[in-house]
Amino acid sequence: MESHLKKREISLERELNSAQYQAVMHQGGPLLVIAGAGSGKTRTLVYRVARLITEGEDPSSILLLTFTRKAAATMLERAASVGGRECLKVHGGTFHGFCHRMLRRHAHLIGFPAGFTIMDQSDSQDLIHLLARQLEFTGKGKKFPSKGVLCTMFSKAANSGCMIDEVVEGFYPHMTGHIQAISTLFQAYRDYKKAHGLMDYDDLLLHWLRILREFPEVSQTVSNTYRHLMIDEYQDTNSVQAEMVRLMAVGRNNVMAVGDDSQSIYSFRGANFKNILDFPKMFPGTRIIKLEKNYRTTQPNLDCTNAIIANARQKFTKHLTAHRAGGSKPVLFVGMDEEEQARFIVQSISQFIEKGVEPGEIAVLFRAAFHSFGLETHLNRAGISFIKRGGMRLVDAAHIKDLICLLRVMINPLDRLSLNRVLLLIDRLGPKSAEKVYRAMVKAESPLHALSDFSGRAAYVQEVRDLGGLLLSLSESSKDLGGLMGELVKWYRPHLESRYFDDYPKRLQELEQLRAISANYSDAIEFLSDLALDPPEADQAKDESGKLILSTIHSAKGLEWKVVFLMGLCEGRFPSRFAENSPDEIEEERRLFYVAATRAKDHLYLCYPSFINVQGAGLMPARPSRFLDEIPEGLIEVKRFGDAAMSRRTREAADKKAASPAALHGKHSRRAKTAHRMGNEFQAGDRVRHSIFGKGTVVESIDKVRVKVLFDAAGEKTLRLDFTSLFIL
DNA sequence: TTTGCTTATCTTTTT
DNA sequence: GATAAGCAAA
Repeated sequence: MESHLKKREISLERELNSAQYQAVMHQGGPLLVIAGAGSGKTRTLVYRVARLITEGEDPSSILLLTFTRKAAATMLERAASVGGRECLKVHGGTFHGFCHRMLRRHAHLIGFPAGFTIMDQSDSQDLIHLLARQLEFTGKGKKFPSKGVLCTMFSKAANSGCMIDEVVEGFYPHMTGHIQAISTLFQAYRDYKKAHGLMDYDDLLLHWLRILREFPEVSQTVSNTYRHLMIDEYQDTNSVQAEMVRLMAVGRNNVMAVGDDSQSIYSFRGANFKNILDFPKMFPGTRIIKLEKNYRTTQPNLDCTNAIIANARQKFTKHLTAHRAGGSKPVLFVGMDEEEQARFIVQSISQFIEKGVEPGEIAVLFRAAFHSFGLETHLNRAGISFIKRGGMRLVDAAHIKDLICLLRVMINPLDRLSLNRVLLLIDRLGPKSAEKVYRAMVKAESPLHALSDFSGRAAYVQEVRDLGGLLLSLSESSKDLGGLMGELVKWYRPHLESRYFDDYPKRLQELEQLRAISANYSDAIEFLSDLALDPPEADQAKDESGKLILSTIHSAKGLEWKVVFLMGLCEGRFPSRFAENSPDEIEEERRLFYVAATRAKDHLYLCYPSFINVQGAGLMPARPSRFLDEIPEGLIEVKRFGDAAMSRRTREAADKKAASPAALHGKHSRRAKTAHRMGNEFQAGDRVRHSIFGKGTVVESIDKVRVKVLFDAAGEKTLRLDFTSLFIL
């Protein structure tokens, strides 16, 4: 170990450029490293850690923090690979994870039990929903914001330190009429959490901040324990995190922050890249170092990504130059539709693999998780296995939540939300009866006994008693967590089978997976916390290494691959149509595009489908993303499948259709639905008309939803009647 | 009081 | 096409 680090020390100067070297050798005090994409940000951070350890610093006095789980894992991994085993003793991870660990120890200071429960976002939403209902804010005719919107509002208020009415006025001006009700609900939500020992994601940060503020001895201890504080992806922090950093560095100001304002993509949850600007103000005497050399990619790719970010309205000026020579231009693939886009990507991936590129060195990135659904089926068909990151989490699935709520009720029978969910599983037991059961439990000395002795004449009573009996016996048994979960699954199974009769075997398998994970824990509360903070991936059982990666751009932050495909680069998808009305959000989408494009080391493919399937409206023409238009001609090479004439024609159709969007909504989708309800009544030889492809003749009716049609102008296409409309002439 | 049927609304990114 | 809310029937 000793020699490993010694060797490192000698070669530091050779392995790093002068800016990186200065940062690594920085002797303490506040340091801000502003760095472009691929400039070796994390590398610099990690080498500094290694250097400190070489010089005899205790690894456990170093705290490394960042925002996302993936970035945190990569950061710690790389630290270990550079600095050797000693670096594994470095403390760190996500801000949320760190706050959780601190709070477990100190929550009692602010009146929380050490075994407080962490709520994930859907828990928060459920609670808000329940309270809104109780306060009768929801109801017919009242255009009250949905629970999701409320949750975002509350989070924004918590993160920014603003009053809730300021948030509503500033971001949801159309809801100002409800401002009174929203404030009342916000207060009710906070009171409920306080009364029941619950913390949502924002509370983890806020409560820890409060402790740091109100108990100077705690912040003193923390700053004595962690003498070196380093934060990666500083542009993703919000004002709460910035303040937390300040308080944890108290007296020593030994903070290193690394970030890139051009890669700020989390402002939707309160992150503010101006934090970087304010860092020198917060820590007077900050030394600022810029890293402007790009090591990741080649000059042609860099020319393209520089052009993308050049249009950003606000940014620190950085002039990134490539360290690597050679390379080819990024390729723009213009596909007919998403099907063709998928075929192109699968084909290209196969070619790269044949040429000897490891599948794990290839990634496909997209704006939103559902954009890749089509590609996933194509990959499965081609026999290419992949790992998908981002999007729907396993713990969000209904059956998993059912089981989690069962466990929660066992630990805390008066957990009203979980109890409610569990009771509603029982046949002929609705909200009213659930309320009755809950009231009986609250009144009783022992809630679980009240449950197992519940009396009444209704049909559901016996099942309620059975559940109570089971929970009672389990809470007294000496079974380990895995065993307990097994028993819970046994109780849940009949409900699972009747509710999800079509796919319960798959769900049962996932429940077993969850049970297996739980078996690694001795403490149910720890297990539940981890599920909220570090949920297992849906296909965790599979071997992760060496596989093709499909990922949302957000989850790809900080990572790099030899070959990167960006798909769905059309208006409405990317930029997302939700961002269309806000210049600030368009700016964020642009930065997101920049982050995506800068993940490529060697080959970058930009894919644009001329037609996309839009839910409810069927196949729709799509214009290329405005970000593609912004890239100067000559910086990218354009490629098409099939004949160019066809593509041009569909392009024209797309432009024409896009000019009159009103015509696309309404009628067509209604007719499509009618066709779907009637089933597939098309027969070979039928003359039909399609809103986009024009007139054609039915070749074959494949099954209930698919028809193969030979269009006079557009050629043969297979259409899904549930996605598109087709009229018989 | 529960359940089944109809209608209206919305569809992102992460901790 | 999913989901939540509203309404009427069991």
